[in-house]
Amino acid sequence: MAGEVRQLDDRKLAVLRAIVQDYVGTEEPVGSKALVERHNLGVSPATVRNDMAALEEEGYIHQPHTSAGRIPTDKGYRLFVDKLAEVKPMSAPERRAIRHFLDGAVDLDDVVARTVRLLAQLTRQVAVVQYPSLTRSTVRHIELVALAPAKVMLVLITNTGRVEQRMVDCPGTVGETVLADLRAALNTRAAGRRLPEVPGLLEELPAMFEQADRPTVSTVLATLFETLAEQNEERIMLAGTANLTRFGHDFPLTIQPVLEALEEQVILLRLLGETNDAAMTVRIGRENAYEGLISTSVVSVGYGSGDESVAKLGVIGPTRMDYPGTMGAVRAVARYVGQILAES
Amino acid sequence: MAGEVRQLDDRKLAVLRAIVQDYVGTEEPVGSKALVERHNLGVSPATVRNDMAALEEEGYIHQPHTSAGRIPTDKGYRLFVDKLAEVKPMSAPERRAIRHFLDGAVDLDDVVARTVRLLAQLTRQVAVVQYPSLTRSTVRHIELVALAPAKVMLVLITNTGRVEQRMVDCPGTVGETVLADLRAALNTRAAGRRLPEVPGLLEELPAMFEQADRPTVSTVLATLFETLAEQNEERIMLAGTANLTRFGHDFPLTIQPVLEALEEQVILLRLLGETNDAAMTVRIGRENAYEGLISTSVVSVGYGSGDESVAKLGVIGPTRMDYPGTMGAVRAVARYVGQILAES
DNA sequence: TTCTGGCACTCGTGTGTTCAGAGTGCCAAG
DNA sequence: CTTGGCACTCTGAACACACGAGTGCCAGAA
Repeated sequence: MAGEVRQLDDRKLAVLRAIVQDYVGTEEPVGSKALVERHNLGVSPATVRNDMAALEEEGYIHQPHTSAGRIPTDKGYRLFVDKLAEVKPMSAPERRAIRHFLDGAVDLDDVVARTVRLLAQLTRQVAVVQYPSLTRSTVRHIELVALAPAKVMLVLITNTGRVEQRMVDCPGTVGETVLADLRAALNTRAAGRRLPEVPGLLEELPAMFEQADRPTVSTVLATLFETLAEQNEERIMLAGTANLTRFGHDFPLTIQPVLEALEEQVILLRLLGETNDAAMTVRIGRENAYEGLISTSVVSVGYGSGDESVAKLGVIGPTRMDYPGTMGAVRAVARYVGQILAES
Repeated sequence: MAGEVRQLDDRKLAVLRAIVQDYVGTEEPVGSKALVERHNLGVSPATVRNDMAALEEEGYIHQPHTSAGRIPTDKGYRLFVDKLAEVKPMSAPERRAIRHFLDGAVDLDDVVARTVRLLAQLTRQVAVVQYPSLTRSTVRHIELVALAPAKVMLVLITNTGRVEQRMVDCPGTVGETVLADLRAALNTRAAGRRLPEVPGLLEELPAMFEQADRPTVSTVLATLFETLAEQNEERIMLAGTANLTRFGHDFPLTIQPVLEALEEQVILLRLLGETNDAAMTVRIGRENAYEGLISTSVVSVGYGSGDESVAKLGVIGPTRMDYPGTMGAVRAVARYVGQILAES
């Protein structure tokens, strides 16, 4: 008896899988007859129809109108991704191509730029790559440059190669020796430390300088802390928006809301922010919080130079997307970017 | 007789102007009757028809099909822009809003980001802003930072606030005093100079150092020259692509080729590169070299911190655009960005 | 029970036709 | 040179209609 039930369920799942695959391929609602023709489920269309009715009853598929085929719902895609799909690994030549393409990068900007283009090409969708985040990275070096008697430039270099600079207007003239002392003190304490730790390590620093220099030291420190804390400076790079036009049919009205969402860095950051660090995250249709993206799916994953993730990257496409292929590409690219970052 | 001819021509021009204005407004081919109704040219539709026939004969307007109204050709828009249109100045509240919006910027990135968003909103089209170019700007400061015994970071700061950094792998260990001497020498010679001049000013620099240090000096100089010369590092920021969808009708097939063109920094740079520094440039339809943009027009102008232009900005939209309004917005924004840059 | 073939029914899509309206070109008269 | 009149053209909307893909249901077979 249990065996019977399982058997039934298995076939329903097979039907759902077949529907998703066909619909992704043909872009048209898929009917019972076409299904039995293309996949060799060993049953008749009538049987499949019964299964389809059950699947529809449970909300996995849906009919645009009577006498049309079925299309998967968000819930259907979700089940497909969770239970029915296997991430499709990249082929050896593809992996070589990825490696080769990323190896040519000369600096961090270039790595990110190449990654995002590669991902867009590979998946033929919209790709998003977040710059390695300041929060997770460590200080490689802090530099102070006197540009004018009371004007100092502060440069922060992280282990991921990211460079942030800020102008500091000091309360008074800054002596070269004070600057040198401060520079040395900063680097001794902060180098190699994670960015969020740094403020704590520099607390008694002003006390080490002469009374007269303390305002300057404090001002510089304040700017440094600001730079460290500035989460909103997180940057994102985008590519492949033109690919959206390939999916005219998939967007109920127009692609406009999607394009609008893609222009809002804040939205993209939040989108990637919802990614689990380790595992790949797939957000399907209405699972996305943002209204403009309810007919898209987002596949994202963290990447990092070592074993832990310093930033995230992903792909945005219509809910009707090739999930196994997209997930494979995203995973592979994330892995290789991680390697590249670790090497540099 | 000559007076007669001029009279005729004036009316034809008026008709063309009216056609352009109406078509831009209504998005539909405009016929003789509607024309006399909306504009008070003191003549009958029949007369206007004759003029239209003449205008069509000369290639300024064009009929989609018999028994349809006329629409301007690229040549017609060209004439309109050159002879018939006056740049529409921004209103006082608009100018205040621009000023206010740009004043909040905290650094160069922010200035560019705000500018491009502002321009996109103001014109409701796609806006492009080029970062102040390295070529035209001057050196404010050059900094050298030892990161490891044989690894030096080179930082170049320009008067426009732009910062470029490069890692330099030196042939051997670099002494701190050599680095200090080199830093001093570089800044003495290069500070305040235009970037392209700099290499010429540093030619005999290696000769001033001890034999042992010359390889290091040369390596650093080589990297510096590379950075200076790297035209292709010119960056561009884009906003308002979602506005393209408002013009579905204006793009023969899809907006895809336009989106593709917009993703190619190289193409955008070339596009802006064709701008005259001083005057505003308008490229209409097929005047654009790039195939993907033949149904768009580009309005661009240089902007700069002083009296001369250090970079360019512009707007891309359908050929059917409000030229006077767009040109007014572009000019106003360019002017204010210039002021902001001059102040900082 | 579960599957299957048959059958009636639904409904979107594509096609053909018609019709009104907008717009034109031309011509003869003012 | 301008104008009113007129015949002509062409698009786009509205409508009818047939086709076909697809469904749901039911009775009978495994």
